[in-house]
Amino acid sequence: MFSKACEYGIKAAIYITQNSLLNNRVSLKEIAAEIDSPVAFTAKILQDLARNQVVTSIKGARGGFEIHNPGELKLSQIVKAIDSDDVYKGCGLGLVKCDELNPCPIHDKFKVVRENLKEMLENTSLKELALKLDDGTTVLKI
Amino acid sequence: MFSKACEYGIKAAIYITQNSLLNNRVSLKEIAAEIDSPVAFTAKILQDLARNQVVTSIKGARGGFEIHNPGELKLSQIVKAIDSDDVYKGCGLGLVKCDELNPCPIHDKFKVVRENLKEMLENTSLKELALKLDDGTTVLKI
DNA sequence: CAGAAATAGGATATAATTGTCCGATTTAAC
DNA sequence: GTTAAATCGGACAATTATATCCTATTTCTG
Ligand code: FES
Ligand code: FES
Repeated sequence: MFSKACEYGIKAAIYITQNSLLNNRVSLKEIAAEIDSPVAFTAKILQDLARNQVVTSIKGARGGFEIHNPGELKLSQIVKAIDSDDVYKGCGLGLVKCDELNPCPIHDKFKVVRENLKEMLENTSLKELALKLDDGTTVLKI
Repeated sequence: MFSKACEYGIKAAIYITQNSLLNNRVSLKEIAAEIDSPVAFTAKILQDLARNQVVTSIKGARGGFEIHNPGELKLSQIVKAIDSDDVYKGCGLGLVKCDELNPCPIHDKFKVVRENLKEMLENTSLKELALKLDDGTTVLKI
């Protein structure tokens, strides 16, 4: 469904959010350890998310990553930044564009699923996901 | 969502079905032309689908591909054969297994979308998709 | 100011996916 | 039987995704 980069990006963002809600800035190393991802690859993804204003990066000693508006940040913004919005907007059979006027054979049925995914991604905030981590009701790794 | 291989596989299967319903065996070259896919790559995918009893291949002159039970064949069987069933069964954040007892933060919401996709794939037959092609209401390429 | 800790970013390496090529084999048609 | 048309299958090539390494830069701390 999502690329590895996107999976890491979402998990990282949730972990950063969990800590930012406590005014706790976190480092790349800590993030990678907590979400069980390759450190340098995660660095690239976080740079990408920083360029897209999803996370804020602070350089230098005691630097790290923060997220300032986790209540407003939706999963869709992360997916779009990393994977493009094709997964929740594109044609399921890879036609260049999902076009109502020239639909592919699965269009009608696929559209429902895709809209469902789109709604979910657009209505799920980082904050609510981070709160479930606090609960201990969910996990970011094994 | 699906891999290129899977997209080609689905389109090929629909096109073969459309022709098999008319007792019309189709060749690799014709299939690739009709779904706008690379010929040799499509060959590999059809071999795979033949090994998985989705399509029947006939070798030799006047050979080609057929599908014998398009009413019973569901999209899920094609997706599973080519991409594995991870896309409609696996964890959205890439945890090794989607485990109700140790769910990831998006589990509750993602599960709904994924089940929706699963139902769709399991309840959509090649035959019904091929009939929409006959209609002219849908297309397999541009 | 010097040193340490941290991100940024370019270059490179590896793996997976996508795509191509070609000879072997099968089968129909003449 | 010979030939032509077709799939099969192995090897290869190109591209993209994933992952690593190293140096530069920034900034806190002492
Ligand atoms: S055209 Fe394929 S999903 Fe809309
Ligand atoms: S554990 Fe991630 S979707 Fe179920």
